[in-house]
Amino acid sequence: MSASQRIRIDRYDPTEIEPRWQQRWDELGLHRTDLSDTTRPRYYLLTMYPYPSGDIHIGHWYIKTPTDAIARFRRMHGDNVFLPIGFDAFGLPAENAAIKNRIHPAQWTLANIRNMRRQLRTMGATFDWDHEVVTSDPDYYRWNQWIFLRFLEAGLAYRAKSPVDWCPNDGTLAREQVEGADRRCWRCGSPVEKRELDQWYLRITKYADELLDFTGVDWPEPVRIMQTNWIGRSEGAEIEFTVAPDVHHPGGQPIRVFTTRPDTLFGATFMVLAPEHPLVGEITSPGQRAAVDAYVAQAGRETEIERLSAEREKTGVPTGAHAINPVNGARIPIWTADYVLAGYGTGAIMAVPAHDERDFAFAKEFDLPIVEVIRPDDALDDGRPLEEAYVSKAETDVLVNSGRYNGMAAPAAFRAIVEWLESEGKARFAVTYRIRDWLISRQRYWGTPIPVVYCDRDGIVPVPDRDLPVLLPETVDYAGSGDNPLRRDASFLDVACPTCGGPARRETDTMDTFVDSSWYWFRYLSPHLATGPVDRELVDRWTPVDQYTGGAEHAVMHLLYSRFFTKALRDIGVVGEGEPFRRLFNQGQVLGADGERMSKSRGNVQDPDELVGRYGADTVRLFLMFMGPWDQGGPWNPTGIGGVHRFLNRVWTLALDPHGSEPGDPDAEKLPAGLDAAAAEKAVRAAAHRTLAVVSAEYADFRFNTMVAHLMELSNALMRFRGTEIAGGGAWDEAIRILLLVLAPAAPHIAEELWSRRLAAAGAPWSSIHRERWPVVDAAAAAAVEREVPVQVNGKLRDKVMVPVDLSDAEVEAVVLAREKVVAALAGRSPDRVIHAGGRLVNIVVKG
RNA sequence: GCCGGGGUGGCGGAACGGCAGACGCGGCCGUCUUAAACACGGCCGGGCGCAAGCCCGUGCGAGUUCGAAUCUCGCCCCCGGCACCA
Repeated sequence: MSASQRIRIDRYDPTEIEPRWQQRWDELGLHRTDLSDTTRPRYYLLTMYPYPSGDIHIGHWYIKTPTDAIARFRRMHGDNVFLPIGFDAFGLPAENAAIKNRIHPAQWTLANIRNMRRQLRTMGATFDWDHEVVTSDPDYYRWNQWIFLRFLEAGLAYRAKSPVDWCPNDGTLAREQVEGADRRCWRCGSPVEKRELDQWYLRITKYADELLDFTGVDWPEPVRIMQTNWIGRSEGAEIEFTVAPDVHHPGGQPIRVFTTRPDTLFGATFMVLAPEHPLVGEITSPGQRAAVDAYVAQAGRETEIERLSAEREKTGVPTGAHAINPVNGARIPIWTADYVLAGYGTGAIMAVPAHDERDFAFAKEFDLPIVEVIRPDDALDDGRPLEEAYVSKAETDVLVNSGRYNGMAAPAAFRAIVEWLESEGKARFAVTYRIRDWLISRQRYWGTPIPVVYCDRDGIVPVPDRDLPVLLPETVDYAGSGDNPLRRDASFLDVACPTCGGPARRETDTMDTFVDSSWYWFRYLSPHLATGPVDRELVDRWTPVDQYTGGAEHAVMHLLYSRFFTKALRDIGVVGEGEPFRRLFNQGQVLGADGERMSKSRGNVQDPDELVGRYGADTVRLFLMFMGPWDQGGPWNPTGIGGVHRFLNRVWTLALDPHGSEPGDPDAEKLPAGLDAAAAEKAVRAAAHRTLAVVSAEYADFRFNTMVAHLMELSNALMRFRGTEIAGGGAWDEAIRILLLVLAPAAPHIAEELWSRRLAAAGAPWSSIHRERWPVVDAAAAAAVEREVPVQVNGKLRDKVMVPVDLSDAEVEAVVLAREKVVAALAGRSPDRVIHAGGRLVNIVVKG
């Protein structure tokens, strides 16, 4: 009989259900957001837009399907949810494909986008496609150009020459994209070189201090720490040494150094200039000239790889010149060495080997004097030389060998010394940052053209707004090389100067694609607006973004640039607020089965289409949520997916066939031991409402793995009552209703299908489950009548007792102490103390 | 080296001061089936024991606590980021 019952209901067939509902939702406009609706609370839910590499892989699903679950969950709470999607469509892979396959980057990109749109739809996600943004579209990138011009006017964009990391293979700047200890290009893996080039920069350093302030944003601590370290604010002083006169020259040139430890000034026993420092050539003595020139030349020529092969061994040469230490007039030698960086601080340091590890190593290497000037207050001078640098920030440290500052606490000496030198005009308090301005120039075709022209008469001339966008030429000739084809394209290059009308040529550099992603969420609100980059009214109503989700690999660059852009756009009046994303959640990354990052070249990419074809989108969505905590990620292992599929099958069975019993279940049609029908119904309601309570909290906290586990528990509990006299009754029906409603955000298709069948069976008109309100917990139903009390003796579990929930601690204690096992464990001793842990547990403490 | 995250059954993981191992995978046993698959039921951290039960157990070592996977200190290992930033 059971076999015939089992075939009576339809099988769960996701391949039939899922496309049908996806189409229905489209018609219904479930995904469309009325941005002008102010009657409901807004919820701007942003997920990082994908790069159109061609295929959606399981990693995209891992990021995007839980985000869709959040959207559906918020909608069921009455929020007006905006969940847009778009494509980060500029970038190098399109050009590499173009060179390799002789296809236009735009064609390659658009074909990929078409394919990815189709694949994204199979997720059953409620993206608002009407607001799609494609950054390679002139309607988008013209506003990159417009923003650039405003930044130029505001002094936030400028051009400067500087040494930059250059990838000889890609023929492009590799600056932020240099990876690993041996400094290789992240795209092609070849070692990068340094080149001196004219480049466009955005003045992010102007916002360094504001970017350190995270008040008002709810971001993960690790991301805030990473950004803080990246900005790298150091407080200290700039101090002026002077070149000492000697037989070769009169001296007197100032050498400014930055130090975070002016209190160690008396311990400065030499100075070091970066090889690129302008004074190196000037002060070098004739005797050292050859050695210094050779060293400087070598430092400039050597690639980072060669420099690192020397592995931390300090190198350098003396210039032969000396400097005067302003605090004590000491004559100290000036060296040049590559461990001092030209781009940080002033490109010169005072070396205090006793209290800096690098200076210590250098002094040891070249046998330079080491003078101890800081000591813990309780340490005595044992006269022995230091074995390593004493680097301490202890408040109690005191100065020694420092003239009239001897015995002063280090923090006080810090201030006193700088104030003294300041009065002499030789120092000032100063702050230095690790962060550099953002270099946005890229020597590539497939990006936003930087809208300036170069005129022999007028110099650098911004393209007037009326001439925007500066379009990329439609034909592109790579001539089989990695060079920027714009440099050879006369139709693009030659232009009349907007100021004088004379011959001029266009800038051929295009913008870093991080520019595109630094404001795209504003554009989502009005993707087709022709009069400006953003609709200010919508921006004010809908931003900051309520929730941003994306991978942790963007913790610094994308997220920092986006914060910078938002602040800069605020300052030029385009938007109203200074933070882009109120809440941020970083998912982990799904790796290949081999534990490596998924990539086509490694051949470890999991294609979701195949899994969707076999199990359906709901199973894949649910499995990705079930795998583990969302912020954790991990190697892809599909072994457990069958378990999730079985769970959905069970939900199907429970909803459609409550009365059937399974073959092989010896207890079928019998209520579990000790329960009558009323107690069984009570237990079912309790299970449903408790599940509802915990699952609601888990959705809100993005704890999807335990959310799925709790739904499985509910289905297992219901399974025990299937085929019994209460199956299909009122309590059962309520439990199924709750199960379907809370399952709906995560597995939207099956929930919708079962919901519609319930409505049909009840003769009710159809309406979507995704427009239902989230169910309300019935606290009375969820409440238990009995609870289990674990009993410990001296912290070891000895017994468990069922007691009525309303028993007082004293009453529980009486019950517990009478238990046979407890008596045995006490062995005649009387309790010393009895601890009631908030009603959760009893611990009896005895001595002896 | 510095910063961040993490080490729990055969596996993914749960618990994050109070019953370690929820939920799932996998394995074993069973029911159904001519059979297999599906489905359903039971068991599965280790040791001792016929059993009741006892002992051990959350990378290692100490500490705090009535009680520690959880807090503190020291150490080891893995992953990610930064990498001579004065």
